Amino acid sequence: MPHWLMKSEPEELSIHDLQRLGHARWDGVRNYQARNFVRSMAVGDLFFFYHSSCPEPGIAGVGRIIASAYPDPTALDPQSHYYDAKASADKNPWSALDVEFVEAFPRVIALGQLRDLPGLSELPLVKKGSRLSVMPVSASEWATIQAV
DNA sequence: GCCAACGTTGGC
DNA sequence: GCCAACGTTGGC
Repeated sequence: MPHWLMKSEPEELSIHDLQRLGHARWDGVRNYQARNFVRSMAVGDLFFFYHSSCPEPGIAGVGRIIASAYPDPTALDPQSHYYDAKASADKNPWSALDVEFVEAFPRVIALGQLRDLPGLSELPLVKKGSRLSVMPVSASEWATIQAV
């Protein structure tokens, strides 16, 4: 079963928000490479929940996919921060999916810590200049991070 | 707030 | 198709 990592700004949706809600729609992905990964996710896949653009960037917990990709409604909503004027109901290039809470780590695994772990050098997250917000995590990378 | 790195846009 | 300008991401 594939594993993933997805970034979220905790001010928008944190692992603790997801814990409180139980489940949530993961939307607003506006990058084609990230979207393609979203589209290849399947129900049951696990992902690391990464907190970005915050005081303590890092992996904050784990979530699970509970509904595979469907057209992202925020692209069609003029009120949404993620509104895309070029999208229509017929032609919506963006995808969302539904996720559920699995686990919140007792402490965030900081980005600096991740950089120091051997075996993660191929993970886009730790590569200089990478801004990819959704990425695959290999079985060995997953195990390495889970062992922290 | 700064700024490096990247993706997207649009003129040509 | 090239590439400069611009906007965004995201750590620091």
